[in-house]
Amino acid sequence: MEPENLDRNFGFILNDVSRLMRTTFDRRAKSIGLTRSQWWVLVHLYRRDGLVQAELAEILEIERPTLGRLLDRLENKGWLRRQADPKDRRVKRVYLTDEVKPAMKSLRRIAGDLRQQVLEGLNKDEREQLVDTLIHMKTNLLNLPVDDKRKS
Amino acid sequence: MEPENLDRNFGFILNDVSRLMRTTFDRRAKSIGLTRSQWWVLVHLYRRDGLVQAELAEILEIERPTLGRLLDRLENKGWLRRQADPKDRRVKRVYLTDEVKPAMKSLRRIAGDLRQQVLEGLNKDEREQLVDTLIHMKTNLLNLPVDDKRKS
DNA sequence: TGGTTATAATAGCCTTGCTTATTATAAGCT
DNA sequence: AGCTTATAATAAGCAAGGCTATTATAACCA
Repeated sequence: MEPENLDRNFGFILNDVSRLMRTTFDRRAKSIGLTRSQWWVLVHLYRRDGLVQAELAEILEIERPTLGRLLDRLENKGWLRRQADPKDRRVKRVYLTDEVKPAMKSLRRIAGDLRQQVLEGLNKDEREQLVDTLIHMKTNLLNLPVDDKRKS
Repeated sequence: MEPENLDRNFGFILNDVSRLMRTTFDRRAKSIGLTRSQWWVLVHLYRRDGLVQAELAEILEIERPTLGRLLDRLENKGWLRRQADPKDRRVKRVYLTDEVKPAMKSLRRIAGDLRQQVLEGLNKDEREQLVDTLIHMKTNLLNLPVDDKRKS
């Protein structure tokens, strides 16, 4: 049994960094009236408008009910609208409204600034290595035996 | 303006890894009746029983109300009890019950297995580098100008 | 001593996750 | 055609974050 190095427990440090990034972003974007998760939805729709909810959830890698509520809030605030698909009446397609474009610019700025500040002091190699390692870890997680993931 | 490299956006990959680790852990620990966050509370109390809630929240780096509710659930399930401090009647100290020790063993096993699976394929250098980089990022985040953090 | 300020815990509200279950509709098969 | 199976969206419930406000009690100071 290893000596349980609490201070270098990568799982929790990772969790801390993730949480701090989210909360910092959300605080900075608060005046615009969007959270980071909501912004991330808009980013994807911005590239590909009119997606079906299920496709969008798949792309975002979140569960459909989670996306559903995100869209509820975004729709309430007027950032998008849901429109029934005439060909398949189970489906709703999601379209951005015109308010989105100007807001995107500010949000991209916020995201860029934060990225820069978080990575401050890390050189190019270290940044590349970080992303490579994270992707490696994510792949490991997604390839865990089925029992552990309940999807697929 | 950079080309917004969605696929290598470290912020969201980090978020994904963090989320996957949490959900995988929680799924594996479900039969014991504890979540990862709850386990993390117990880990710290295990090393230092009888902490005051505010101290514990500080150590865990979560807000006091967040900890409060975590403790509610843990107390309801019998993993700990809160006891008033006779010297300072504002304070409640938190003590683990006897059920905790046996459960800790299983949970440490779950944590160890997961750690091993997530880091599979990364050599010692890469692992060290990962932790160093994460600590660096966390430090950057904690040192952001006061406006961004609202604490301290 | 008495009034102000600080601190501990908690209630209440919001967001975002996951799960499970339900409803409506399509698709596929016999 | 009719039955079964699959899929899209959503409701409902739980957990864990944050933030703000409230209450009780200490601590401080004049």
